[in-house]
Amino acid sequence: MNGKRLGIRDIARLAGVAPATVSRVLNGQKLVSEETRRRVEEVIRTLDYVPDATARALSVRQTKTIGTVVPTVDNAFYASGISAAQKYLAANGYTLLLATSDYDPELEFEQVRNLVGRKVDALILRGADHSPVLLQFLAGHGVPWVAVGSYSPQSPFPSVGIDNHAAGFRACTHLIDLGHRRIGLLGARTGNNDRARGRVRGAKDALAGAGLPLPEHWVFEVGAGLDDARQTAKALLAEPARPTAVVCTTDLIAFGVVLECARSGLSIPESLSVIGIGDLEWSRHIQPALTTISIPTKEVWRRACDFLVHSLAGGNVCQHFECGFELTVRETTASPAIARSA
Amino acid sequence: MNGKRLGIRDIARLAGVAPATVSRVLNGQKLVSEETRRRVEEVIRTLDYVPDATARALSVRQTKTIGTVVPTVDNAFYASGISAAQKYLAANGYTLLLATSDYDPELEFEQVRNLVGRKVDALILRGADHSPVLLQFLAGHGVPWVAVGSYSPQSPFPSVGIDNHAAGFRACTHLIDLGHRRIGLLGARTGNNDRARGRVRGAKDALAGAGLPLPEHWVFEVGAGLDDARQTAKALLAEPARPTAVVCTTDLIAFGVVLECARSGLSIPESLSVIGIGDLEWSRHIQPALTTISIPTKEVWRRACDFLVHSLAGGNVCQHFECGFELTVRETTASPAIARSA
DNA sequence: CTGAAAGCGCTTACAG
DNA sequence: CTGAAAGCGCTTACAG
Repeated sequence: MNGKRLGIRDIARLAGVAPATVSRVLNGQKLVSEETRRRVEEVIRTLDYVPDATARALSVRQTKTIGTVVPTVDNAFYASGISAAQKYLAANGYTLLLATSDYDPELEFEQVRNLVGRKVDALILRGADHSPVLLQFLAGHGVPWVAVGSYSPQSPFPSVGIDNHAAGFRACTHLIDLGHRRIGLLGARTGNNDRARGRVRGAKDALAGAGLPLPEHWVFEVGAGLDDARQTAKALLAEPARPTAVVCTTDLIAFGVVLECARSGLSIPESLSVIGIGDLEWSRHIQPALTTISIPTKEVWRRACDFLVHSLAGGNVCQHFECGFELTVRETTASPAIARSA
Repeated sequence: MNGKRLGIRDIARLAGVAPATVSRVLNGQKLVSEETRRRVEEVIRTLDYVPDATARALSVRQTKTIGTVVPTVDNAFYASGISAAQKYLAANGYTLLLATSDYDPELEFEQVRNLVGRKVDALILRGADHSPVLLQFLAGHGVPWVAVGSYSPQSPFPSVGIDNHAAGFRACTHLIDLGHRRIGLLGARTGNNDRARGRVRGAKDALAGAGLPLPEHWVFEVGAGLDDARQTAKALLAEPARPTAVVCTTDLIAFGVVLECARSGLSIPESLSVIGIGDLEWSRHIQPALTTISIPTKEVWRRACDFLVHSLAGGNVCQHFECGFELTVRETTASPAIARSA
């Protein structure tokens, strides 16, 4: 269209007012006469002027942007959270700055550093389990942040999520209630991951509470990704003395077990009961449909954003929010009695 | 830590140099003496100073940020692309600004407007099928962009992706080659979506080329989402005179058919052959494993980013890049003869 | 090799 | 209600 980029000064000139006035109508301030406002808006519209948000950011010291770093978005669980967050933020005038860490704490820090340099108004981080130096960095730079995924009322930092210990406990209890006595445990890596740790502990506590043993060879630590899950499932199935049921720390892990059983002709739940945690979209579509602990992931992220948006606006918001979860019984769990009669 | 935010001036003062010098070491310019550089870096390190990227952006007129707007990230297909893009960009000093449109062109425009206001250096948009006013807006503001997902050599704008017509053609041809004569077509909505349109036309052309009819009631237009796919699949199965095979424009749609057949006890491929396009992670895990056209989605996005990064750096890059696809035969397609003998 | 100064495009007291 | 001026935190010719 025209030679160089349009600025607020151009609009001002064409509307016959001062830049300050244009700025006022841009920001919807009341102290502008109806007539002036109309004139300015007219010029803005005809020229298709879009104010430079980076310049504004420099002036007002806020970018209206929230950063987040997740391990990967290539995983239904994170994708769903990211999606919900993005929508909520967009609806509130914010934009999501996305970074991924590939499960690497070093990379996570680097990404946080980058995001902070880009002056995000706040950060959403997975879990409350971060290195002291990261925490100190955030504090030193005065960047607000919220831990998403685990409800950590004892943490000095805001958090929103479920009680992971309770979720692991509930999942395991379901199996125990069905009559299982030989229960295995497939958990995500617990290093640097308070959510996985909470779930694993919850399941173990349930077992201990019921006086059930948990032999070393019935607990597996599984990597991220469906292929890792299948790998582990294969190892489990190779066990000569198999458990009659397994609690999986995530649905993805449970998928691996279900898929691997199908591959080796082992019928679920007759030969093995499996329960997951998460309730992804595929959980109800897979055959047999997965019994799991349903986590309102989208709500969790939405609330995390909500917390940030409100506290950035100066509101006084509750620091910790616990989201509920519930047991969703589908087709992968049954009483071990079924196995005998089968 | 300290009272107010650290600025380049603080570093300069503490290092006993001018802000310009600090700027020079920050940007790795050669024209700084070793000793000065070391001194400045020392101060930066001890104070954990992170330069303000928004201020820099205002000065150098580039934000080192790339925006993208996709329908949703809550879909394995997009999630995978976004993920690849984010990684590639991060590795090259860029950050991804993510926006979603929920399949709404109006919202897409609004998001583009927002991203442009945030001064993204360039944009990645899905497909080449955009409204003239959007195109004009982008041109007027001088924002470079690349269409991702379809190879459109005739388009005046850069594109990277596969030849969707050819993909649809190939999928349908596979079915024809197996001996099918009654072939249905389940396609994603084609409005505002050149990729879906290309695939549908490709399949139709293959049918026409083989002299096969395509009755009205064998073609379905299906909404986004797995549930929509199952809905459509249900309608298909209810048809009294069913086709013996269907080509699905996306794997997600094919999943719907596979899942719905399982639910109603229809065996695949004996009673129905189904082929998808995409090859998502689940395609090889689902039972039976899906025959499909494999698209290197991550590579497509990586190349789109690569194009942008290089052309922003002033390089002369090829405007259109075609990615290859290939037929991956798994378990959901077979000759119709099998049905008779079954 | 290093510094002083102007400028990037906005916003916001401060006057009027 | 409106404008002139200073400032946000960097970078970059221009001098030296």
